[in-house]
Amino acid sequence: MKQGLTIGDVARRTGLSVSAIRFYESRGLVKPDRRPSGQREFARADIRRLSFILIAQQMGLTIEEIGEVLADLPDSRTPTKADWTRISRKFRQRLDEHIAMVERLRDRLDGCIGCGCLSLKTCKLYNPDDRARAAGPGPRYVLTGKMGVDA
Amino acid sequence: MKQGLTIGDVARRTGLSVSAIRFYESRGLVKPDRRPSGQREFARADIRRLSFILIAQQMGLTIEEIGEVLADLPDSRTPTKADWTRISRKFRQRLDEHIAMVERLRDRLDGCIGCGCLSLKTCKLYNPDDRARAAGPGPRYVLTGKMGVDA
DNA sequence: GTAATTCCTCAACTTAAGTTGAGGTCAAGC
DNA sequence: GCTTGACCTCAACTTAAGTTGAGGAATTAC
Repeated sequence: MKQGLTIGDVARRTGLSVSAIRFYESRGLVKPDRRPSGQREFARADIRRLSFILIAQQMGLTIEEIGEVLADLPDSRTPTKADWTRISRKFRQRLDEHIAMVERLRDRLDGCIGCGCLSLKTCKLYNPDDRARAAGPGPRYVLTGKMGVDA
Repeated sequence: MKQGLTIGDVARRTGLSVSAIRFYESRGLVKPDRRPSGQREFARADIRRLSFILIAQQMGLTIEEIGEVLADLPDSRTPTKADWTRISRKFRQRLDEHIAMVERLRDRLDGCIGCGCLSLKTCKLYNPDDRARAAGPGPRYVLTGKMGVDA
């Protein structure tokens, strides 16, 4: 029979919402076939592709970046062990850099706890080399991860 | 003379844009006086308040959370050394939690490098207890900090 | 054979943290 | 005395990663 999966099947198997899968298609991350009626028909390998998206998102990649990584796997083929290793190393590096950045921040904070200075000229916290400061509109990302302050 | 600062003065001294300062006012983070003409008149202490916002943002707090923290400093008074210490400890804790989360992620990734499994049932990366999965629209935050993949 | 699902497209909405611009007033310099 | 430049308000736009809903077709279930 090998009849390919409907978008609902894939949603159920990946835990993604149907609308998210359609959105990923619109961004070129998956390219399902179409039945004559127009309904999407996914291959088994697409489940992995979509699961990969979930993992990559945890690593902090944007959809666009994930698209580039997936495009890097020569055309739409399922990732092999070697591909995965290569990509994992890149992820590892990202995570390491991110951890290093946050640790620098923490160290600066430690050097400051209780000093009460808040002096614009001297406080290290005002001169962050890691500041996101991406100009322009839209939300700013620095740390994030919603940990709750219970102020 | 003690004539209070204009919004332009404050912008120059903090490095913030004028529009950002107005935005913070709209969110209740600063409450400048007004001259009869309607122009804002900031106090010297507002520079610290605004600089504090910059620091808190680096720690990953949202504007709303920063508002809560600032409100916690009994009414609009300039933070004392003790306040700053208390807040610093909270920040410290956030950073530690965040680092721990990212390290857990890295460890899971390390346990996986090169395994090529991508098997939905067994791969630890599919079962992340730290997943943001905040349902609803709007951007998702997990790691972020724009480190560049140069895919 | 019809009712209930599931699927389709496309447009509009959501959040966050601001920016940009229109249309108008105020202050400073010379 | 008037022309810049700084300031005011308010509405609309921006990005990211989707969600929600309208309006309509196809499948499945009974």
